Amino acid sequence: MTSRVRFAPSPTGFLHVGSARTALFNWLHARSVGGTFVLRIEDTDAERNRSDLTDSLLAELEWLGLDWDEGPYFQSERRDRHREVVEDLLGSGQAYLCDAENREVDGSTMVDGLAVRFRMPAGATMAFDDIVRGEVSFATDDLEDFVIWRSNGSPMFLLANAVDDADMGITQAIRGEDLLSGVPKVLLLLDAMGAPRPTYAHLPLLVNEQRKKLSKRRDDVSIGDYRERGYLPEAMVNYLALLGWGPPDEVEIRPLDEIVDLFRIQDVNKAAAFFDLKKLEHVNATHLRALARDDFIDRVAPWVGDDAPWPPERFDAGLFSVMVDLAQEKLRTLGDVTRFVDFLFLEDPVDDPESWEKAMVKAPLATEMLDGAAAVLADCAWDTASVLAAVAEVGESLGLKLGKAQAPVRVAVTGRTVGPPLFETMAECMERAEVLRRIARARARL
RNA sequence: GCCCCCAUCGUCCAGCGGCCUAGGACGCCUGCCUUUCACGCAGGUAACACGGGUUCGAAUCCCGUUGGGGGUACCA
Repeated sequence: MTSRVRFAPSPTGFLHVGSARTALFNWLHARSVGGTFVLRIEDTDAERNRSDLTDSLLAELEWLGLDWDEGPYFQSERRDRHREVVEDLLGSGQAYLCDAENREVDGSTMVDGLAVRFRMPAGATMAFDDIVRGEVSFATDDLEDFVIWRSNGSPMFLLANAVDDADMGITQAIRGEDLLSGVPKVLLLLDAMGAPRPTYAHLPLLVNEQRKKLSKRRDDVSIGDYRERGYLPEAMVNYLALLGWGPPDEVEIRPLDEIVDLFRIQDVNKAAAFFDLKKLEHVNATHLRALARDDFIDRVAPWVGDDAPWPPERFDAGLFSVMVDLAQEKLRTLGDVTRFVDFLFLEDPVDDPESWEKAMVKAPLATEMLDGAAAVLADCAWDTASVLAAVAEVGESLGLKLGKAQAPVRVAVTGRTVGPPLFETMAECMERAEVLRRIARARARL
């Protein structure tokens, strides 16, 4: 039998990294076994049934490259079918009507204003074989009757979920561990409907440093936010694949198609995984460096465009292209590009307080260094070698090695201790007068 | 409270009874390179939660303890 999996998010207006990981694992499984990846939007809730909430969800999935074969189906459009199943359950006595105080009300047909509750059988054990967790079982005696149809005339999640999985022929339900305890109820529903059970695979949760499930209140969980900060989709998806799974050859950073070849759902492990931003940055930086030069230029374009922190008219594509290779080598995210080159396009460099403290306040001889540099740079030849020699000479006369000597000049000119090679940048990208002006400006602040 | 799940370096992953004096990656530290940072290279730091079994032999199997997490809605 060919495998059919689904990603069934509830639309909240954005794609959560935990959801993205679930979508990815479903997609990986489908692609690796040649199955079908179905997308279904679980919007039984009236508040969630809004197209603007699903649009961004779909856009982020596309950005990640997780294409679906069927759907999106909308649960809200299947209400009649859900109602039909509830009617059947009510008719067969497996469910009953109940009022707002949870009191059972006689009747075997649905009544407006009354909810429908599923009758929990006594003394039964609901057991199933989870692909990642193995045998899991629940005693029905620990469970209570549960609402499957709201008094406002809408189906509850568990009911809609069970009916849709059955109707859509889902063979594997791959999802987060937070849904594990809902399984016995879904199984009961499926059994009552006479529908086959899918096999389940409950993925370990993604947690924060407190080892709590990632939450949108506390944690940075929006895929869109990562996209906006300049993470590449291939890096995002690569990193996510590493949470709960690892390639057999221990090569962690690699293209998605290789992961598809290596991925096996039964290899997923059970323990919760910490979403480690440091590692994500490393994965991203590695993918960034691997990009072809032109591709890199295309990808950073949005960050140096209209939203950049400098006046658009001051941007100089020619100057920027001189910096491109250096930037690609050093950036961890695309968004870091502005900090790397902003001094070229801003009237005055941003004055990074930490850099100022380190290179100007705490460093000895900073004023002497600036004065000396101002003097020699005023009339040396304006090329890299000459500029370097000039600054080095001033440093030597003060007993400073080049590394120390260039620091105050770097901060005066670029605003930061970190940046591109200084002398090349000054000689090739900046006017002598501007360099001198910035040194004087810094000197005045000391 | 009750139910369920989980437990190898700080973190992620490998290990599925002997190859383990436990491997890789991120992080951190040291050195080299060096015009800062980064990259690269060479090293280093650091873990099988605890207690019982089973077995000739356990990180690997079983039980318990402890710790952590999830669930427990007319949310999904």
